[in-house]
Amino acid sequence: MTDDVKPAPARPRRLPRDVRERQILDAAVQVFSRHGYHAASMDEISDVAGVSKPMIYAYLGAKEDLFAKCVSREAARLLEAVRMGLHADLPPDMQLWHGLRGFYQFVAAHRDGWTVLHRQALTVGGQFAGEVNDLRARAIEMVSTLVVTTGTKKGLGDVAEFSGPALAVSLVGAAESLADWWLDHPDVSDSVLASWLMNLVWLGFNDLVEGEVWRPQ
Amino acid sequence: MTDDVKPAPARPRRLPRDVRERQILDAAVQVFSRHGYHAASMDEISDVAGVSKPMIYAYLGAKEDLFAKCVSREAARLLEAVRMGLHADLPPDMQLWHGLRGFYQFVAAHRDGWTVLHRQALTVGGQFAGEVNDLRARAIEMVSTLVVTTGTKKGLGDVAEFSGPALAVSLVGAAESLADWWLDHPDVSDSVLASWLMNLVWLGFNDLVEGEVWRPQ
Amino acid sequence: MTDDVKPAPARPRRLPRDVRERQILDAAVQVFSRHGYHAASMDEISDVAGVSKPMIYAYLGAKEDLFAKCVSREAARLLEAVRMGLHADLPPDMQLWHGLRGFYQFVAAHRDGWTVLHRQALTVGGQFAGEVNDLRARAIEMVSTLVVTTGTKKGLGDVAEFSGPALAVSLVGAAESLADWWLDHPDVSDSVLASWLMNLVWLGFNDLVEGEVWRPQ
Amino acid sequence: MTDDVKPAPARPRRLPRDVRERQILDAAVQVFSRHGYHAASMDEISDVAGVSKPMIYAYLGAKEDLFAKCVSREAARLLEAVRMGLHADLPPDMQLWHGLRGFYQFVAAHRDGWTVLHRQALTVGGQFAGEVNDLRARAIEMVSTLVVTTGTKKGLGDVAEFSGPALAVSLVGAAESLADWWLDHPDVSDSVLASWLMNLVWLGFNDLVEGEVWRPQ
DNA sequence: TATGAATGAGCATTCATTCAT
DNA sequence: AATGAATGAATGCTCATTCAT
Repeated sequence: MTDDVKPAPARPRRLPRDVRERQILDAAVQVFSRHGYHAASMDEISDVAGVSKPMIYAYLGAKEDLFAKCVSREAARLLEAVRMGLHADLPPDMQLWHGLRGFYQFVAAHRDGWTVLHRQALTVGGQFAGEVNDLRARAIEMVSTLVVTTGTKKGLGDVAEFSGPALAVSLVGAAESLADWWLDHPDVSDSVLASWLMNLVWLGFNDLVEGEVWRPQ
Repeated sequence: MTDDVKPAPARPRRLPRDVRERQILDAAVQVFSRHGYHAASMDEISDVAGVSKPMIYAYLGAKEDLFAKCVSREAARLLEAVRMGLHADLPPDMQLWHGLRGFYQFVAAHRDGWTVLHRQALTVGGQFAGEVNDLRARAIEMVSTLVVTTGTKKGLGDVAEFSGPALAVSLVGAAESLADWWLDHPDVSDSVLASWLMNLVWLGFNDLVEGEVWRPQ
Repeated sequence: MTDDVKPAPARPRRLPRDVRERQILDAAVQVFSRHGYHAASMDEISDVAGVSKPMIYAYLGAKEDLFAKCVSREAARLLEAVRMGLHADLPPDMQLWHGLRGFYQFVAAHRDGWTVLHRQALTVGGQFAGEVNDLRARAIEMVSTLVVTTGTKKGLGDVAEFSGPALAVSLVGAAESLADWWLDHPDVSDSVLASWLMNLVWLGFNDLVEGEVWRPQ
Repeated sequence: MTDDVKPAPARPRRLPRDVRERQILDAAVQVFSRHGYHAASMDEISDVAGVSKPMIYAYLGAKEDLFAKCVSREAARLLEAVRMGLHADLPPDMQLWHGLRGFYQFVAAHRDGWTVLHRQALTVGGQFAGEVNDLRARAIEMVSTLVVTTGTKKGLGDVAEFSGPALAVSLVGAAESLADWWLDHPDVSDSVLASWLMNLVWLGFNDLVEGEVWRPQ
């Protein structure tokens, strides 16, 4: 019985569960990122994942669950990336600067994940927007805390011309917007991006014109 | 007992074409805003518009065309609102301030339109994102021009710590972000919003802490 | 009151009924011929006719009626064209020959009508096929009569090798087939076509090979 | 009381793909034959096939593809049936006779297929008519070759009174017409039909009247 | 563990037909 | 005599989801 021809095990079958789950999640993030929640089809996801549809249902549940899990995973990654830059023993501006760098590093490393969080999750009603909005709210609050403590220490109030929370919202929006812009201008480093934002927020246009500049550390 | 019950002409049938078109567009913007392009159904749009589906197809074409027309109309409105604030004979900061007020007035008057432009149009591949991105690009360029001319007049270059276009991108992002925040905090006037942004951008956090403030005029 | 500018009466409105009916029928034949009964749309017919849809319904009834009237008109025309060639006082072969010429003259003059009769009417179930089949049956019977009387006069029976009706059916089919072929080879005259068929039927391939030929008169 | 009622496996579910495909094609040919391409509905086809609509789309594609596949299958069958009768080593008349018999055997065995090819495929614009016309053209050319070679061997030219190709066209038309007639007169055998045509074409009406007859072999 | 086979339900789109003017 | 305005009813097609193996 010499016939030991094997059917080419190129793509190994019978993988352990967590490996399969990661494959599927990766594929799902990719497809959701490209088409959005509604236009993405389970068929395409299963194709990209190299797995049959029933497996997706068995491991990760229905489409909604799958999307939720994508959002959660990417949100956790983003949060982790930002957290790594925040050391409580640094001065507020340095915390902000490192946080921004962490954020841009996440965006660079997980474009699809970023798209899912920033573009797709918000357009689907209900819980998904909820999760992302929570994330956003946390980011805003972190910034707000940094900013407001600094401000109040020096006597800054919440007057018509200024609002701490509004500043935080603006900063987060500016950071996001710059992240999108970055996707089309990849030859800028994440620390340069963070510097621009710091200068904008900390010094403002006027001081920049005057020649003042903020620099890390 | 003259029973003067009239056949209730409540909703007049047989309206002229342009009136119907407006009705349909209004309904479409509303529905697209709520559910996004893919999840929106022509059935719901026709219900909301109080018109049968064939009319939609007869007057405004297929779903894609309909969405495109929504986007175009709202984009035109937004552009108009911003333009009304820009008078070439004003100093740059005042132009910016009035432009921002126009923007927030549009957002307040057309929440659904704003959602369609900001959230929904960008998630659908192709031409729609294209149109909105063009709009955004124009806004960014307008801001960029204002900012850069001011800057260069005073000798500001494009250095590592600062970039004119990036500043514009950030400002637009901040303005958008603040617009979203505003939807949940409607008790702030559009001029206050604009003032906050002006102070952030023109003076920066540092100057604000020092007690300096930008005020219109 | 000098303002006698008139709105250019290019296409005269307010035409008498029978003129409108002809316009509509002509358009209908054309459209049915191009697309077939089911794929033809009342919209296109009304466009081609230069008349609004309600007029079609008012003058000629629903789509089915309209198609029926097209079929009837063209069938009558065809019948008339063939009849003009049949003079009872001519010998059978000459009757056949003139009938064939009439048939081809109709086809040449009314391509669309011929298509409707030959191609479209037969694919729609029910009455339409009925009318055309009647027409066909009449043609076949006419031919059959010619042929059979000639045959029986000379003692020809209905044997296994031959059947009068079947011959007629074949001849009609051959004539139709040649009509279709003619549409792509328009540089042949109708009398040549008729001659070919006469030679085929009357003499047969074998005699032709032997050099015998049938000629009119 | 052993109650051996079984769950009735009457119609087995879960069939392999190729079996289902055949079922669907059979149903489609039947339905297209009855109503024509446009009037046939995918719903009815799926009903007749005993299969849900999505299976049709999954296995055979959209309506157009489905129709194309029906046409192709039946065309291939017809071609095969005719080819089986043509042996290059037979004399021309015998080849023709056997080819005709093959043709009529196909018509008898696949009435619906024949209708689809002869009636329905030609009324739908585009590729379908194309395929059937190709088939027809091949048949005509085959006949033409048989006839013309015989003719030229004996000195027959292409004169006004006769044309080889036109004869072929006529013969094919006659054969088709006779096939239709046969559907209403099923008590005639295919060899009798073929004989009639042979006598018509080979000998012609005149010789038949004179008592001459063509017989196979 | 893994999948081919199968479907209910929904959606975009079109069409014949009529009403009000 | 003539039409713009309007719709009920279908039809082609797709998708998320499950079953049987």
